[in-house]
Amino acid sequence: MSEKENKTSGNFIKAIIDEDLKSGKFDRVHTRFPPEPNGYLHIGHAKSICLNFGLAEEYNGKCNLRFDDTNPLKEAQEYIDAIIEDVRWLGFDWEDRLFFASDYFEKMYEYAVRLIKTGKAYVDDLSAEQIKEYRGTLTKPGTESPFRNRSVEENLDLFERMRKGEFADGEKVLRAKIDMKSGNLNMRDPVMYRIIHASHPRTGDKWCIYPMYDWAHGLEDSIEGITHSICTLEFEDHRPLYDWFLDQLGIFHPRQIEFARLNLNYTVLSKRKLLKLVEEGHVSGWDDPRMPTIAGLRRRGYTPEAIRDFSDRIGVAKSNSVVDIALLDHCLREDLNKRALRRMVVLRPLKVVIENYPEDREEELEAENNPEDPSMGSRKLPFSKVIYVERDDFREEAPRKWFRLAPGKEVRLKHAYYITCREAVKNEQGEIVELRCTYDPASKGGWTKDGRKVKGTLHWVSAAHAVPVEVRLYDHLFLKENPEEVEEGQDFTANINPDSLIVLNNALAEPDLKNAKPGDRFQFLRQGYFCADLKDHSSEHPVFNRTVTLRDSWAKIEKKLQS
RNA sequence: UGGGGUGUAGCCAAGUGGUAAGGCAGCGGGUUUUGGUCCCGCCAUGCGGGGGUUCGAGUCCUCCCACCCCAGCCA
Repeated sequence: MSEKENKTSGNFIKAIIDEDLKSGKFDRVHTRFPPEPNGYLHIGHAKSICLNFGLAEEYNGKCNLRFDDTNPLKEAQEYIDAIIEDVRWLGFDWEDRLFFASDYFEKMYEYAVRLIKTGKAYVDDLSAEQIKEYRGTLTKPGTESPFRNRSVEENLDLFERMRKGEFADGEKVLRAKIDMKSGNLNMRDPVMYRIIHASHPRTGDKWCIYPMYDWAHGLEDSIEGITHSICTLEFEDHRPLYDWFLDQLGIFHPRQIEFARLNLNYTVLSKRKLLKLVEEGHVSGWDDPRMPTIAGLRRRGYTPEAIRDFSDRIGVAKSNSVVDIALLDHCLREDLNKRALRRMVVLRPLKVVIENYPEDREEELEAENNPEDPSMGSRKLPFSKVIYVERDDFREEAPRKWFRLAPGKEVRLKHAYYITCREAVKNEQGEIVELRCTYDPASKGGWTKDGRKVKGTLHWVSAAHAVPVEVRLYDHLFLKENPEEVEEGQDFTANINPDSLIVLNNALAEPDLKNAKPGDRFQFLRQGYFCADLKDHSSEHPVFNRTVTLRDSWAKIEKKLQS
């Protein structure tokens, strides 16, 4: 971890930990990140990962990576592999502490037997629908099951037979005997085990009864010696149950702490919705660069450092909030600005012929790789009579404050020469197909001794040396800050931004970009940060994804000018 | 009179009785061979609202209001 990660000022979790350390409740800090392997990790999980591993690091403690694999119907090895890759990519290390809830199934079974023996758990024959009816409602107390008072011997026998597979799915469950009248529905005799005859990614067909979250999670934490079990707000109501199980068993008792999950504007962050985007083909997959998944962000070109910095800056609290995605953009730009090589790529080329430049002449110009960091060196840039500039950098009629190309206007070609636009050549349709310019030979390198003011600086590529590349311009996946804001009968997919991906097939890059490798990041001068695609990029067919644009103050000025 | 939470600027968020940190966004200015970066300045007499305690309240008491979560054999 880099030294820049000095966490934000205090937060309530640190306050609790400090208190626990001071009071002697715990003499160490041990956290865990406990994903269920039923989907891909997203930026919201990153917040939790950074929190848990960050706390461990800060308090010289440990943090485990533990899969909460208690439901074989939804979980898969594919997800386990992807999650491990993602957490590692984010830069965290769990050393030899990679655990699985399924490794504790036997132990959990023994604990359940203990609860049965003390009369705190019973086998119930009620169907799922009946259990629901007996549970009562938010305002109406529940009713006790007729099977609630079976003898310990009968419960022991039935539970063993459940394990042996003598019953079908749904035929029986093991329930905790707590309080059917509790105002907290979680305490109305919660189900501890259900029967699922399904193969588990890790335990195969060894088990046909699987523990429920509430029963399993505290045990997992306890077995691993977790001191602070951090989860999201919706589990606040479950804490009394978490505590109850541990207290009944009299085993090591971690402290559960709940915090508010991350929400980001212009995006959705729920496994269900992300899955829908994938399944309905709105995106190309879990790692589509528009997805807020770790895999998607990685492919888009985000850095682990930027994501960690973002996690630190958003803070940790208990109030539901929606973080502005502009903060994520900011963290990214700040990181990339320091480390990305500068390169010139013309996205929408417009041909420029420099009339007074010799036909067969070619020059090599020196260009710095990163003005923020001279140690990153420089490269050579070929220059010749015919070049390409950005179409957007020319206007036939220049608006006020325009310091780019227009008839009669002089601009600087970055690292090269000053050129002045003499004429715009059009085709029969009236479209501009070429610019005729002249250059000032005395301006080599992009400056003159006379101190003449040339405000506009353009990026360009030499026509004879340019490398054709594909550029994918990504933007927010959703048009609205809150994608859920839809008309009657619609869902969030109605707010998908049709321009969230624009593919440019005619972009031209400076020669050096031939050497780019998948995953390499660059700043394309005056455009933004780009990353060679992890999957589709090759030297034969270079593909660059736009990670994030540069801030564009001209866009703001122009907007103001128009109003 | 079901239970559990949360309300500090446009968005996050510190603050633990002594007179409202910080970041993002925004606005204004400077530097600049990227309209980038960087630098400087501005941006809550105010902490959901009303009462109260106190020399002093975002912090304590009290009443009220708003919003979020819970009725899976999901996590």
